Amino acid sequence: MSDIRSDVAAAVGRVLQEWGIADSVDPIVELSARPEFGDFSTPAPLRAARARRMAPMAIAEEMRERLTAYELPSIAGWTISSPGYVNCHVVDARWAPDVMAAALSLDSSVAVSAPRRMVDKGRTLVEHTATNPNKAAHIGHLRNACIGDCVVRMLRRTGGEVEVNNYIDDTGVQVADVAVGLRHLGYHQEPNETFDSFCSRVYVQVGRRYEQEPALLDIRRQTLHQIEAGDNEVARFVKELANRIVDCHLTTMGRFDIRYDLLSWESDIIALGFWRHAFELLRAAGAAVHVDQGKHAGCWVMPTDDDAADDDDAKVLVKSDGVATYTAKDIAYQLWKFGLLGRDFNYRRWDPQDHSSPATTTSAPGALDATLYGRASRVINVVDARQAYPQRVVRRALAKLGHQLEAERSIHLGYEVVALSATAAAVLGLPFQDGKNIYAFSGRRGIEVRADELLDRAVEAVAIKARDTASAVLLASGAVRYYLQKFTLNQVIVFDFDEALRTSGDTGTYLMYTHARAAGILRRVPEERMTGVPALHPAERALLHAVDSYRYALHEAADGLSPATLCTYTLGLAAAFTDFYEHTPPIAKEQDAVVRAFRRRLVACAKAVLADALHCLGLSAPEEV
RNA sequence: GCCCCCGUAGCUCAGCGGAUAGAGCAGCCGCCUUCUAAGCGGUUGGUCGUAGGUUCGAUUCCUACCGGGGGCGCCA
Repeated sequence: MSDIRSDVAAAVGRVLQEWGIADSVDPIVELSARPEFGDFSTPAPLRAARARRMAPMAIAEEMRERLTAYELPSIAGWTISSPGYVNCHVVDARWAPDVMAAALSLDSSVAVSAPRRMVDKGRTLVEHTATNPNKAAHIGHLRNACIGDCVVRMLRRTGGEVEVNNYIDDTGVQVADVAVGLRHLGYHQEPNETFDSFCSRVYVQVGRRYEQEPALLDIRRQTLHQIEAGDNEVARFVKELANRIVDCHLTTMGRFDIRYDLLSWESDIIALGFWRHAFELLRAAGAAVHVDQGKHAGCWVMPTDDDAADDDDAKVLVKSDGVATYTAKDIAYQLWKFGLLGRDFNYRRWDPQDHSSPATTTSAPGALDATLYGRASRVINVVDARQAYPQRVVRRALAKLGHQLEAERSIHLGYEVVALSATAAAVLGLPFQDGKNIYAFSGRRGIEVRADELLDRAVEAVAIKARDTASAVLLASGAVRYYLQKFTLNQVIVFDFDEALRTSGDTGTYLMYTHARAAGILRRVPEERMTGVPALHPAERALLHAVDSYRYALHEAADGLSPATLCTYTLGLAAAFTDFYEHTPPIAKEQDAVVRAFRRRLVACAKAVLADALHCLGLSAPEEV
């Protein structure tokens, strides 16, 4: 398909070629910053200033003359503007039909492609969520899952092969704590309490009991040992507990349309000897060494890269009691992800009755083909920024084992935490602290906003105007997702109920409403077979540009693993559509058949692209609200 | 002490070397017998933390400092 923006870039490249500076200057073509400048602009003359030792405006003028001489059929004219841009105006009758045809041919089964964008070959494995299976998921876990899921959707939409893992740490102290509470302290689930929020409550109470009755810590220790040993009543109890909580988590995330290909269990990593095997590899490579003295005496550690004699900064892999650390198991798991461990899990369907349920690892022989999982060429771990150090250790372990390429392709997609605003803290009953405007959540102390609870409140917030309950749930889920995805990853989200539940402005609700509005127009105005392009209203031109930009925006967001980038684009698209809607007369009333058909088609384009973008964001695209 | 992130309008945030720094919220003034007002128009509001440096050009890159958050476990 012809693509005017690419044609312009090629023409600019040709000029640079003629000047002999094509190697040093990119033929970048971007949307003009303002409509007055034109449709597309290139800053190439600015970049060429050094190489050609000329004033940018003089270069721009020379480039304009050459470009004009090429007589591109789709370009109506070239201008220059300070400080050194060359701009073009497109021939609407050629450009608009191209843009619209591309938008209307969007097909969910065909990847969205963009010029000069290469998609990763091979499988990308994304790990996200990884909520401890001992309590209800809270808003911090939800941010993780939303980021991960959106990245997965964007990678898939741009043609990537992606496997989604959710890591279940079912052998750690957190599960043990709840097991201690349930088995020894006689807590009971309230009639209207879900199992996971019951466990959240127990977790908090057990934490308090530890402080009052240190003897309980012995019970925890015994519990942990029995979990580690496996094949005993305690281990089975914990496994069942974790299973039930995982079901709750899958249900919670399912409400946000977040799903997984594989649940990978830490207990299976232990049971199947993944760590033992990884440990052998690390020792053979000198990446795990035994320490005889100093603060790490009796441990196996991974030395730092600088060979200091007393290496106190080394990372402990095996504690002096012989138990592997979390990071150690993570190394084994990372090796498995790349297919470098030489071992496989066994796999079966999580819910054998439900074919759409994710697969799960199992230590017992499973029914699913092992080659379907792992064996990735790139691994993205969605883990909050506080864990940057252990993530670096995992990457370094791969490098030390000689897997330099895989180390480079081990990506820690870090993001900052969700914290509480002063007003949200007050709502949760935290005491006010003078001069403090950010308060930390604490699941341990019960200071948290549960994901389900937030969604319930969001449903209430939209219910007044929503058509029915089902519609309200879709809107609420999308609203919450958008709120958690619109912040850039390295921005702490200072959570605020009013801000999260707002339904106007820069919100998911507005985006979904805009889609429904476009759908409403299409229902009212019959489709016509006319293809003329009338003189464009500025709002129509702006909307066409927004529609045309989708493929670039999606690829930029996918390449940058940045949900926020796609959020910003989508808001701009919705705003452009609304602007068009508000500033052009109703289509149904339009007398001119060409104008009527054109505008209806433009609405269809905007709706198609909006739906596509919403899908990548994990928001629904409702026909009506 | 070392490392990472943040500091842009009253508030919450976009802006990954270029044109007059943009949104949303809050405030003020308007617009629902016209395709969905969860919307729109207008308006108020900025020495882009501070000081240097690199560059034709810096909110953007570098250095130092100031302020805020986080990390540097034989926790996970």
